[in-house]
Amino acid sequence: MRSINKQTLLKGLNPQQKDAVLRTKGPLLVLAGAGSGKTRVIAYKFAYLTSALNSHPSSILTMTFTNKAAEEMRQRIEKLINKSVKGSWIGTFHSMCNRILRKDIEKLGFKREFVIYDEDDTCNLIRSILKEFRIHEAIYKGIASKITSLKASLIGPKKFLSITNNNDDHYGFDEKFARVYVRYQDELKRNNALDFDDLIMLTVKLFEKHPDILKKYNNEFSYIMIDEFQDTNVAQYRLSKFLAGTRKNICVVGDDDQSIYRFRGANVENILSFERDFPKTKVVRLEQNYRSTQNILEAACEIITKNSLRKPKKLWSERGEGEKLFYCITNDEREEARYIARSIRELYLKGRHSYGDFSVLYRINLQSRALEEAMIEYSLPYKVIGGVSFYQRKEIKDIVSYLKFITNPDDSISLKRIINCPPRGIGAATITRIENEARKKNKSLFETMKHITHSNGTATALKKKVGSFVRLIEKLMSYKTSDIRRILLQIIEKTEYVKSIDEERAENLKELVNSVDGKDLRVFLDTVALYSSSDDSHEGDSVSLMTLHSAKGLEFPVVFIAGVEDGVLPHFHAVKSPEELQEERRLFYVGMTRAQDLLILSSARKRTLYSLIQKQEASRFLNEMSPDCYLCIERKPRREILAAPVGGPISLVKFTPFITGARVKHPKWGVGVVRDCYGETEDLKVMVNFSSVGVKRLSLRFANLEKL
DNA sequence: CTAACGCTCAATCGA
DNA sequence: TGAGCGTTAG
Repeated sequence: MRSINKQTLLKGLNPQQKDAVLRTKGPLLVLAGAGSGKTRVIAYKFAYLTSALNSHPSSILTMTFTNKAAEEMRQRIEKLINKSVKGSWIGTFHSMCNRILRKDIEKLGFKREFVIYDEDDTCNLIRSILKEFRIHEAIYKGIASKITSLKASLIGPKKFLSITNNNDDHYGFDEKFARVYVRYQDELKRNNALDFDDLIMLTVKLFEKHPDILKKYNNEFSYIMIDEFQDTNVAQYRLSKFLAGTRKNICVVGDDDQSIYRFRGANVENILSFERDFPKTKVVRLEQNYRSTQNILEAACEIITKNSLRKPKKLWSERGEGEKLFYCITNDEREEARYIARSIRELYLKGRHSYGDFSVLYRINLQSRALEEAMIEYSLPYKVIGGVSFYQRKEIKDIVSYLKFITNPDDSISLKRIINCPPRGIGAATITRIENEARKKNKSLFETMKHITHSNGTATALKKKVGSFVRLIEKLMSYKTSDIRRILLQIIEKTEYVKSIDEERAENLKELVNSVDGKDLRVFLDTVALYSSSDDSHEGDSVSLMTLHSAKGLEFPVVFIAGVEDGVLPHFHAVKSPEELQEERRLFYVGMTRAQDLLILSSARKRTLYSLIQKQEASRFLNEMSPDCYLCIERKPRREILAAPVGGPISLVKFTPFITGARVKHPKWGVGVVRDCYGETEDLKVMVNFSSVGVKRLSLRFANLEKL
């Protein structure tokens, strides 16, 4: 095995990156612009700490936001130090907290077998509470998001009550909400369940109430690193401070311009107040961008500088000027999608790109539909990253709920999900009856059901149905210690679930069974719960379609941003508040800075949104860019192919009359295949491979080419 | 109780 | 556009 020495390790870094890597003692804030190699810094720092300073990998805590980022980080590190870092603390905030809580959560009154509720589960819980309280059920989403933001700010129900009680103005709704919040948290505990935000909040609580446990971790971690620090919320920041301990060997890396998770409680101010909270913080700025051409970078910077409240920075790139941006105005989303698909096909056929080099970014998920259709129409292999994930499918969630329930019989939300799925004659009325009974006796739903099967007072029909369900579950519970594949197969078999679904869904279940690799049920359930759809791999050579949010941290040679329109980007929900508008601008900035070589923006004059055909205006952000940043291509209404210059000459492949790969006929040389098509509109050149004479370059104006 | 039907309503971003 | 709901017949 090759051990790396300090010199070779540092060789691959620029002076600022080197600075950041070498500063191992005390707090460090790395302000890393887009594409400036921040992941690189973290990976190298990890390598430096372990190889040069002989720290043990498990003494370094590295936290990221997504599983994918964590996985990439791990791979980079392993490649650098040439050994496995399995079992070390590299992971997401949520998974690290889960790991901590699994050990000690009993001290907070939860059982160690707690399950993690996803958004679906929490919404179901909230709805059932609202129903019980006779509050209009439709507001459950608002309640959910309010609870999320409170927990993100470390305000649990108790604290919330004390705040609202001291505030005379807030009766009415707030008091009602407080009751719901209290009840919600109470129910979670009864169900032995945690929501996503609890994972963080309760870990903080654990450290607050049990300094001895914190101390244990403080001893364990001699260094902590946090990626995407601009996206931390108050709770995560507090957690970081706890973990930094007294040594304060904490390195946070982030870019305030890329903070795009405000709605999830992210607090850009964390990055701005870090220096205040950690005196003697060393600040390192990474301003050299290694990703994009100057043109792209300048355009992006022009836009982001319109934001106030940001740390000033000047990104620069040694890469050449590169192509200008393209901006294409189309008539509607279908035309836009086809324009994008055609551009991809033509660029691909030129041979310099693989499909994986392209990504199409958009603001809202529903834009993916038109884009997908165009991808199919043009036979382009594509992959939608994010969106409804595999684990959110009904059939998958149902079966996973059986698993969850087997491990944790207190989980009444999962129980309610599976109790009549597949249908076994236990409907809403019966469930309500059992629920009432359970509440009266202060027992769990399942215990109550067991009780019903043994008692005499109940109707025999009901007893029979409930009884056979209880026996089914008990049977399944007996497999608890087998490996998951076996448990899954048993669940599917014993419940006869497949009988109630169609072929496609049955296929998905097969896929679920096949995807299981580990043996441990707990690990499997945690993985599923903490899985996010943007963790999907980009494997295989295909065009990536995803939201701007999912694109963070990624890069592509060619990037399309679709729907650069007011109301879409910025989203109409955001235009009212200046803060949110700034966030939209950052989102646009994040998207633009994903591009390495080519950046193509597009908008539609009209777009069907929520089944309404809306007239759309170009995004206000476009006016913030100087017009010579980009070439504008306008598709005129009612014309087949039209290329009317608005901002300058046009040279994007798409608008050339001859598509690469097309068959053409020349009066003299006969039939040939177009290899390339380039140049300005007034003087387009084509490269054609004729079977008679080989490759010829022709000027379109003079060559009398006929399309075949 | 189930299943099928038609109606209403909501639809940003996501761990 | 579709998910979720109430209504209806079986």
